[in-house]
Amino acid sequence: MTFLGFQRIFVCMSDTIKLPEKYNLNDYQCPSVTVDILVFTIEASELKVLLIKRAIEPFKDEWALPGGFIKMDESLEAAALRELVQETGVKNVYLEQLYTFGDTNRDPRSRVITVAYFALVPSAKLDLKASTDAADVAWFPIKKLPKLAFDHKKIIDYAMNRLTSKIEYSNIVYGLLPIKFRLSELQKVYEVILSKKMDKRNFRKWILSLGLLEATGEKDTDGAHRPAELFKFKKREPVLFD
Amino acid sequence: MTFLGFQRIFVCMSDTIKLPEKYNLNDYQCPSVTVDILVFTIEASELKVLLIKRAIEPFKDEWALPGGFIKMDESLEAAALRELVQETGVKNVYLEQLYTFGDTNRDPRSRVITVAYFALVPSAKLDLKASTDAADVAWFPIKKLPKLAFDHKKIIDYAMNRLTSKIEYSNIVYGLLPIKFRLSELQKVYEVILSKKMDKRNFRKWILSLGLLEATGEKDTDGAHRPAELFKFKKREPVLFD
DNA sequence: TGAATAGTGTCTTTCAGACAATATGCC
DNA sequence: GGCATATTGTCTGAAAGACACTATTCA
Repeated sequence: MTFLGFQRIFVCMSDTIKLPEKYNLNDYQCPSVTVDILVFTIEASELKVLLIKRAIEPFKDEWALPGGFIKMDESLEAAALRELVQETGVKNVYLEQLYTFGDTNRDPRSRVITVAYFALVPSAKLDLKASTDAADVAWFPIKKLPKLAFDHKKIIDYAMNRLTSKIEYSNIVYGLLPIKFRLSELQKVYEVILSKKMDKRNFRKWILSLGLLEATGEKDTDGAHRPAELFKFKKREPVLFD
Repeated sequence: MTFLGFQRIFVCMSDTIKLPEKYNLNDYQCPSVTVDILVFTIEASELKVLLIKRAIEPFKDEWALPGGFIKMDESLEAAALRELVQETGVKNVYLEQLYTFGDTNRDPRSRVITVAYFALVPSAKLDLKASTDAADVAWFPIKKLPKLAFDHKKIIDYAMNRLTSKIEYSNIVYGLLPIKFRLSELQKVYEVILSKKMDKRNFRKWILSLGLLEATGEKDTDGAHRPAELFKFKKREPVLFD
């Protein structure tokens, strides 16, 4: 049996632990660990994900999820947040660990384990150009994805499963909306993510019965029609129900 | 912006990529990656988890989840399965990735990221003595846990959340039962995991309406009372519903 | 006054939960 | 016949789903 830590003195490099004399790099390789991040937003009635075009081999010129190596002194979540800020400049967004992908051959060069996170950002916060030095960063509709590098298609599929199920028993859609919003906007978010039309009356009955929203009293006028009341989430932090 | 892979040649050790001349271990450390596994079973009407007593520092003589380092040529799931077989000798059990814990200080010696998996094993399959060379391996009722090493208490709490919610919308309890079982046994599993008594008629109505079970036609006689019909899951693989 | 979106209520069906009596086999 | 567990159905309340008309503002 392998006790946790039993092999560690031989395998892991630590400041406080002496390596054996005959230490050899090839004998005691450890995998690289990256964080990949799926940034979702809703724009023009479509769910979109942020991709970057790779500048180097492998998969040069193909699109991939943004990501990078974790640093030794930052937590996984901190690494994900760092990537997120680098790519989008946004803070205070919904961020959740998705899954860890660790097949041995998922990177053709070496063993790379990636911890995938997904983030939900309101479309208003988008300002890619200002926050990144990369030319080839773009939003892709989830239904019109290009060919993707590595196993990133699989990761996106996994994220879509999580997202579509989780909006039905949590308030995480707050991450895709501004502070104040019309109920019709909220409904649109559900419709886009679930790819189905919903009945307005039933939707409003349902969402209001959850008690997560409160009316602000403000009205939003944006055209030649009756203005809508603006609502907001009581809590902009994860709440599960059901 | 950091492209995925951009730093890799400097950080990761690969057979095919040359390291820079001035390579220095401390500059380019990478974290260790372990797999920890939570093995759950139900025995004597209690939900129990398998723990091992640590033989070395840190946390010497404290209880911990079984786990170990991943090998460079095995997937995460393969590593979890390897640990599972080492500890319990069982195969063909339900196994699911739980979460990846990567706080910088979770191991006092060095940076260790752990990918936690949980397994569900039927109590009949238990045969610890025969399959392990460690004296200090034991099942602990989830409600009477000892002090735990590292952040393993947090990991167990996380697993309990997953387990209690997931049995309500999936068939994963098949992992805790033998092939054929009485409905009263199945109900007991739910009651133990959810820590609540259920109504027999409502439970049977619910579980049968899911269409996941089929009657085997066999009866099980185990005492001075009416024998029970034995049921089995149509599929012993994960099925989600709702 | 026409166009465009906001806002609202009823009916039906389905599902969850409370609740108790009979059936069968073994001793 | 006594004991222990197995098996079965009804009623009620809550929630989900189908469905259509009126309200308000601006051009």
